Amino acid sequence: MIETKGAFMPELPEVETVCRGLAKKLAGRKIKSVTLNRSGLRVPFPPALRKLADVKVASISRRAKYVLMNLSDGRTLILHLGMSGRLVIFGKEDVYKPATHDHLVLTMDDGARVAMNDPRRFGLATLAQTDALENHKLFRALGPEPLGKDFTVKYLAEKLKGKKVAVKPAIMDQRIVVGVGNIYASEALFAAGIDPEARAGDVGPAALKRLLTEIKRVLKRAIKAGGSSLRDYVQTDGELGYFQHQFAVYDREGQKCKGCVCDIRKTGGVRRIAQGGRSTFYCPVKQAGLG
DNA sequence: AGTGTCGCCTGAATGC
DNA sequence: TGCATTCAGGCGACAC
Repeated sequence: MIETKGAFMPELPEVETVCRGLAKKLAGRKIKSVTLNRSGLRVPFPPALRKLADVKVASISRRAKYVLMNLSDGRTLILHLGMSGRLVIFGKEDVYKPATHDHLVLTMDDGARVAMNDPRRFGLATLAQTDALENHKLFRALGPEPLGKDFTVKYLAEKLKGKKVAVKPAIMDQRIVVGVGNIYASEALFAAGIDPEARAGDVGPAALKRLLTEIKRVLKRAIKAGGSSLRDYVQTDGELGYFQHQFAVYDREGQKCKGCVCDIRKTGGVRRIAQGGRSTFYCPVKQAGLG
């Protein structure tokens, strides 16, 4: 069984890790049936989802924080985990025990199951034609992948030019770049030494270059660690791999920023502010300006 | 169009 | 102990 930890905020690295787990277990297998335990999540389940049966999972991919199960009939099952969503994979040897908030369950032809569990129900599951995904309502306005070759300093500079909005909400804007959520936005700005409240348009080229580098770096590092809060139970021999990324500033109000040169006795530690209703964590010394 | 705020939703943590 | 309140945030809706 592969599952994710309780306090789980699926950002891009976590979704990437989930996709890799799914690919390993499901690619080439056939979905035998779909069980829906409610009428929908953030959006209603389409009627076609209930009828999904006897179709092969051709491949698994990811766009932004969406899990894409590309099916052999030309359609894609689109899953989004929202705030609290998890995909729990039960291998063919496992016994599936229905859990509270299992809203959608895929049963595979070999008996394996995938349960989508989402207490807060901010997630989403829907179907679309694979070849029309780019123009799908969910995808057409999305910016480039942060780890892709289109996410360059030149691109970012053009996108942020003249913007009055603070740089932190700007890099969390899906239209500018996808997959940078609240955790990694704070972490990348800290690593780049940029004040999260600086106007996006005021961040100079050198600082932007560092910001871009650090966005890529923190995401890659988290993917390498298997997602910041994913645990992988290999049920046969009980081997447990448990990854817990240590954040430098996120959720560390009043504590020492990890790896920072500042003096906590003078700063009082990591500072926390609200931007657009979301918590931002930063170092008042390292991130005193535009870098 | 750009920008800012709100609400969806439940469970964990906290307050009295 | 137990009930009420607060907080967490991805993302769409909405107002200005």
